[in-house]
Amino acid sequence: MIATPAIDGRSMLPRLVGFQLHLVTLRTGQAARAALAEMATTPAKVTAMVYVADHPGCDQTSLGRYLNIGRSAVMKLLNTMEVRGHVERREGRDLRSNALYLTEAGEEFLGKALAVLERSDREATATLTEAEQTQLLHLLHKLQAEPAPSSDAAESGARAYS
Amino acid sequence: MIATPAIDGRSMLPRLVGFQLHLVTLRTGQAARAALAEMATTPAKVTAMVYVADHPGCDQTSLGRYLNIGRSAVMKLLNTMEVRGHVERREGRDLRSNALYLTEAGEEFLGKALAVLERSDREATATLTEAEQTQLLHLLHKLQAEPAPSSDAAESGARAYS
DNA sequence: TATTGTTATACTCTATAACTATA
DNA sequence: TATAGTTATAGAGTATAACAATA
Repeated sequence: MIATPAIDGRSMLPRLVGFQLHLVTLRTGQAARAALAEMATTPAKVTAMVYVADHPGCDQTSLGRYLNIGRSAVMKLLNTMEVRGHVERREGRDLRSNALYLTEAGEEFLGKALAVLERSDREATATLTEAEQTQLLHLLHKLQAEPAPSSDAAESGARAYS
Repeated sequence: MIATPAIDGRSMLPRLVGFQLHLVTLRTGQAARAALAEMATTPAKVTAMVYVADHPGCDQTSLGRYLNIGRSAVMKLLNTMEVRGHVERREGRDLRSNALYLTEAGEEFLGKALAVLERSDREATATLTEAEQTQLLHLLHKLQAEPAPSSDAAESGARAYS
């Protein structure tokens, strides 16, 4: 345990990992959003496509859980992407659930989007050395390694940082 | 330069710092938002209060720039916080600009909010050792160290990640 | 002319609640 | 009863475009 300074606001703030993540993401997110705007897409849509690509045949509920949004919010997202021909809803394991797949056009689109993000990312991380970037990625991956012990986070009034 | 794998989507994704930041913030942000909900506030409001606390007498435009939102969006935010008695608009350096200050109640409220965030943060970073947390904070601070070379990001269609 | 704050309006995203059909 | 998807509605947050006052 590190001796934490008095909680008078200012002094303890720089120690809050979540808050610093918030601040950094405010910048990188803005840059990424601007970069993706030329493709008429958003980070959320790209995130969804990546998840579907990594989990072919997944259902909408699990996608929503991944994106931290409810089932109904998934609908609009998927409807848009389906109209664009980027994702397909096929028959799922049940007669009630859908199985999600990226179309060929979706795969191609995702590739381009990631290339755009890669350029944006290079600028955003320009202040870090190659080693530091690797280090940061390692820590971020490790931070994601927890399965969250309990409760139903999704659809219980949860929204992402803003 | 590290040899980057083919851009086929899946394989290069884990290398994108911005994307991993996005994913991590999706989780920590949700936790923080849930924790702050009991105080009827949001990460954005806390961020604003922290900025005002750190920059007493700042104007609304600079606050908006910090939060990555336009002037009009700052209005609603400040109006709410002013009604709650957490922030004050006093006479600024100009007759047109306002000088923002945290009230005493605002200071107290911010202290409580940060205490709540600190608890939430401890859970979110439980998978990291103390040393790793310090390391991560260092990297995040360094990532913020760039002043952004050009252009007017704010009020040009910018929104934070979602 | 440019800037600061302001207001009104529209759009995007999401939650909530209800409904259908499966299980 | 519980779950997956769906739909309609409402709310939060933000952008856009205007305007007034000041620089």
